[in-house]
Amino acid sequence: MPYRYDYPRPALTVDCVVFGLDDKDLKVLLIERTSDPFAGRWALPGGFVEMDESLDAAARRELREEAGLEEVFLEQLYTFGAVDRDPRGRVVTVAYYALVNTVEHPLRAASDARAAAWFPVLSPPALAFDHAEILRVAHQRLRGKVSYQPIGFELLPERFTLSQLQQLYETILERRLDKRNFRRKVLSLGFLEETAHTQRDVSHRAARLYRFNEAKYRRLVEKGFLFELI
Amino acid sequence: MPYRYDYPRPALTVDCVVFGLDDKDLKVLLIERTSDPFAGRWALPGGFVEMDESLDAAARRELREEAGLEEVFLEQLYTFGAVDRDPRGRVVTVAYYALVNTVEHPLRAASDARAAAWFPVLSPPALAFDHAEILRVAHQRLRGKVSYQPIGFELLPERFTLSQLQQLYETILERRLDKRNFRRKVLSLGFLEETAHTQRDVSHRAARLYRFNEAKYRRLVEKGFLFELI
DNA sequence: CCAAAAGTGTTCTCCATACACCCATGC
DNA sequence: GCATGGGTGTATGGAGAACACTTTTGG
Repeated sequence: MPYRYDYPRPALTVDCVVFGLDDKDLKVLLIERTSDPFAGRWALPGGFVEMDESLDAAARRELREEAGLEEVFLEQLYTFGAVDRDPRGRVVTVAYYALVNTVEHPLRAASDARAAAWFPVLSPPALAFDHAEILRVAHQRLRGKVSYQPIGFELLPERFTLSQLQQLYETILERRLDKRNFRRKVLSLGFLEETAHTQRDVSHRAARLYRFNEAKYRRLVEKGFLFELI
Repeated sequence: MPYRYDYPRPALTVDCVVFGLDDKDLKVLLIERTSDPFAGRWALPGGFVEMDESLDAAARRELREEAGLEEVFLEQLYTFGAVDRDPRGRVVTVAYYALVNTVEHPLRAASDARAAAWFPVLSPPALAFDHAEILRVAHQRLRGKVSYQPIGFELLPERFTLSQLQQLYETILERRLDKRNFRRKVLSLGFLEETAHTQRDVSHRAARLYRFNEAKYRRLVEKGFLFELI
């Protein structure tokens, strides 16, 4: 391939679809745009890739700068490069999706005071650019991936009840699951561990709290164990 | 996000991992580099994204220009953006993978007479840049995807025997499959159709030829049918 | 004592797996 | 007639799905 430092280059950005769980709804984090194009509309957090940072680093930096989020689950989603996706010129964006548990990672206002807020994934406001399409692809990926990789735990606090976990799957997969079958299945996988704790301050029998044991999971994967949950 | 047309931008390329089936081996298409860096080494076909073409279009153009391949199965794989992946400067590449059946899509020499050739995926030569890593990720994606999406057919001629199909799966998954179970399963899925033809010029009983019926497959998918093969 | 969610077993059906022999064809 | 792959059926075990009641706790 010829090498052409003098040729025009597309601009390169990253955009992040941040999923969070709020009560029983799956939410996405959006930032309000303050300037044109699409001033006043909501958009995915994101921005330009610097010359000396990797794509992953750029995505993490944007999450930190725009929402105060650090050390969250983050994975590359897809790269969107339609010629006309930005009215100002050629901009290619590498989209990521992130999973955060909203309890242990509360939002911090963006440094430049732009609004950041959670919106229902199933009924988001009108979005800037092609961000509705990016959100759609991210949601589809999450639904597809949650059944065969233990990423759902990223949306929950460190300790959670089996009912919380079941509700999470019911929300993401958009269907009801059988309580007994769900518990038997998820416990049989062997990477959840009971903690000594139970729920507090609930006006009914307190449920046992469980924890995802990443080390156990890794060991199972290394042994060739492929799990499928639901 | 601020908009900065005057800031330095990474260069943007596409690279294609082209898989083909040759006898019973899975092969990858490589191009010999003629200039530095990595002159003389083999590399994935690829090149710069033009300002007025989408990423998919750039990948298809490179396949056409560098190998004479048209109308093949092509899907985006992952975007590689490590800061030091190209010794000449910052270059981000959007990797694609393609599946071609080498019978109906013979290679054509690249327009600029650079060598193009097929190499075993399991024992490729030393590759330029981070292309070994890209190949690894593509191979992993192919292995993972072939069991739950009917993409394997792209590697076969339009009409194929069930034994050819089984060999393909055995090659990609790197394990032996039971003939009776494989045939029962794949036929039960309902998107293969018998043709009136059989094999020719074989010194044993001629096998029936089948064809993948994409329309049938689409109808099944729309009905919510999720297939899993093996 | 009442409301609310936690927790728990069994049955049935279906699908994946394991397995071996006869058939058609070319040479 | 022999070598080569083509083509076929059955039995078994395990996992997913359906299904309802008792227990614990707070108010």
